[in-house]
Amino acid sequence: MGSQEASENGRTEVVSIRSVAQRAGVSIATVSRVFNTPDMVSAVTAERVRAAISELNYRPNLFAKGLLTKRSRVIGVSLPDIHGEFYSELMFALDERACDLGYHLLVSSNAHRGERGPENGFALDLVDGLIVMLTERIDVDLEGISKLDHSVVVIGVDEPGLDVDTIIVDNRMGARKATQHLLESTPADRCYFVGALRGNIDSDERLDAFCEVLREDGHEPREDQIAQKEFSFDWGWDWAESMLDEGRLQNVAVFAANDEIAIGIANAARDRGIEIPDALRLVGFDDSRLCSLLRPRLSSVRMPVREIGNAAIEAIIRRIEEPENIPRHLRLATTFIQRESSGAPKSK
Amino acid sequence: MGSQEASENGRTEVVSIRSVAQRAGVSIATVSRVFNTPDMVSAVTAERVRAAISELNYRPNLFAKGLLTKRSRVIGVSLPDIHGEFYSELMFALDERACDLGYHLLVSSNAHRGERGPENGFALDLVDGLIVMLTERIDVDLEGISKLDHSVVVIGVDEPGLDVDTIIVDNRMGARKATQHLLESTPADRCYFVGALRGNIDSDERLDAFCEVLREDGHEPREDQIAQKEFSFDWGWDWAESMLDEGRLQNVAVFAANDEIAIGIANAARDRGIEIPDALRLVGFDDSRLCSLLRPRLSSVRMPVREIGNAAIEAIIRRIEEPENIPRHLRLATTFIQRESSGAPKSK
DNA sequence: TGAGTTTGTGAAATCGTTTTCATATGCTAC
DNA sequence: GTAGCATATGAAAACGATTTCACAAACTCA
Repeated sequence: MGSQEASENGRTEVVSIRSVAQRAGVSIATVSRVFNTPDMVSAVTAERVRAAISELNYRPNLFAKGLLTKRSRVIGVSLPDIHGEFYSELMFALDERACDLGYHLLVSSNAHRGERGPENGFALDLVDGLIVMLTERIDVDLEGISKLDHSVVVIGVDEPGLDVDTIIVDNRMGARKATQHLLESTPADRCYFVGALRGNIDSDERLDAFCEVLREDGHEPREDQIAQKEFSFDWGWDWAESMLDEGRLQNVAVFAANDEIAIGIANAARDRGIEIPDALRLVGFDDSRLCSLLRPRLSSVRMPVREIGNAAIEAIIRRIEEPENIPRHLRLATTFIQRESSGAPKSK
Repeated sequence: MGSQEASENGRTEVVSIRSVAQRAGVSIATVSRVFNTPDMVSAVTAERVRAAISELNYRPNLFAKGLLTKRSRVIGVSLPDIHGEFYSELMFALDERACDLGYHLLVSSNAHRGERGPENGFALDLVDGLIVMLTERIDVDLEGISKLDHSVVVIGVDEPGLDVDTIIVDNRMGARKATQHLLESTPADRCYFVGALRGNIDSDERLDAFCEVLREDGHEPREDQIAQKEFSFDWGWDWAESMLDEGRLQNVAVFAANDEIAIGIANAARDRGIEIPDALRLVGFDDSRLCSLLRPRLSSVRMPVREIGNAAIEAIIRRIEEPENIPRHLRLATTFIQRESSGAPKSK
């Protein structure tokens, strides 16, 4: 027996606002008011209506409601092809904040949609606003995004000319700290950067910060100090292997653009008897849970994932509920976390 | 200039099916038919209508549509408090399959909703069906679930009496294989199980399989061979520490109910100089990416995550589109994956 | 006591679709 | 040449809410 059905006069029918009105002996307008403007209806009437509502187990039809109000309290979330800890942590943060504020999340990964942008495929017309996260510069489709007649919040880029709220992470901050830390133990010409291909926003920014710090130290980074391919364990492993083959992975420091790359490097090094951190200082990025599970623990740079999620939800709701507000551009700091892989003393 | 707005006679208004009809010189019924029953409209008219549609950039209002059809092509997903790789992998699988079949995902974690079940808080009346994943036996709210007048698919439990589609994982299969494998190198009285508290469905099933195999080997498991607390790194660490303190972690085998516990044990053991797999054979569960990143690589049992996701989507859509179908109960196998931590030879 | 104001309620229009039913047109077949 | 039948289209009735407007009853205040 479904909760939204009542068998009356033998036939099963949907509980609508009409049924409630009839049962309570009022008009449908009054029932509606009990929900939306409770102080416009007298206490006794309201009570009678509420009784009818709970007896019939009535819940307003959201389609009808949306048709009129043009609101669904649903926020669309379009995520790039990210995985693991980061994905789930971000989703939890988004979900929790949205939940608190009475909204729901309609999620989709860009991954499957090929050439189609976030504006396509989406049940766009069901959502009140859209949170779009981007990681590749090439994904940035200014036109597509501004052509939407929706409230939009972009995570990951802050191109001038983007007339929407943006939330970005200050990769530079953490990356600079990490690099400076490596320089304490290692001369600049023995520091390496291993990241993803140029075009990936995060990797590029981390690289820029790395180079900047080396230059401030009076060293112009050589080409061979920089390697760019992808955010993967295998890439880290392969890079380390080729360095090892050339006998060049002794007494160096490596700043990997994410933890996976760093772990690949660490494993390759270990298998060839290179001691970390004695012969090789290593820092990753993301501060995934892996970092403290590994031995030696991996130094890394923490992304403020929860803060990103909270900020995104708050921003999109601000836009939805007061579209006249001008866009805000938020930048959140990253923080360097020192562990054993770059020379910190052991702990549990 | 928003895509869904057209400035006509100076005023900005929403593009509705009326605008299109007017522009194409047909009735709104015809426009509707171009979308829904294209072969009922003549080729020339259809072409004219399509032209108008794209000129005005018209998209049907989903609220109005839903009001009539009672369909949104949105599937609700309610997940327990799971994290990391498993969460994102499941979400990707769900999303991909849903996308392919023209559906969208409305996601929410149980986590924040406290006492309220999956039926609450949800924009329940917007979704065509609901996928609910459960991990704790106590979460199983038969009433709540069957009281919903929705199509429902449950992942994780298959209680008799649940009149909905269910998808479960055959923990036993993989757990048995893992235990049998441990018995090849270790006498049954030196095998240990470390899992989560009784009540967690998965942990319990893995434990049952473990005990079963020990009994088949002629050994009734002692109480001290079984430890239950939670699915965490710290619990694994603590358990191992106390075993070490008693000097009992030499030449034993441990079946951990998930990878995190196993890694906690491995780290504690390593720090005390216990060699894996020589002095301690270890198997985890979940086959998270961690397993092949660690040294020694961790033997584990693979959950068919993608298959679960695909099956859940297919099941829910089957229920949505043909509710008269009787519920199906699917059980998917787990597979044991042997790596170095339990004695396999090294590889990259 | 009557004019003016507040308060609570209902009738009816509206939102943008789908779908039923009726109708007009052009065929086929005798 | 007309009965019968597809085929293509339009008019109008839903769907289930919100909201405007009108109105009655109950108050205020002179």
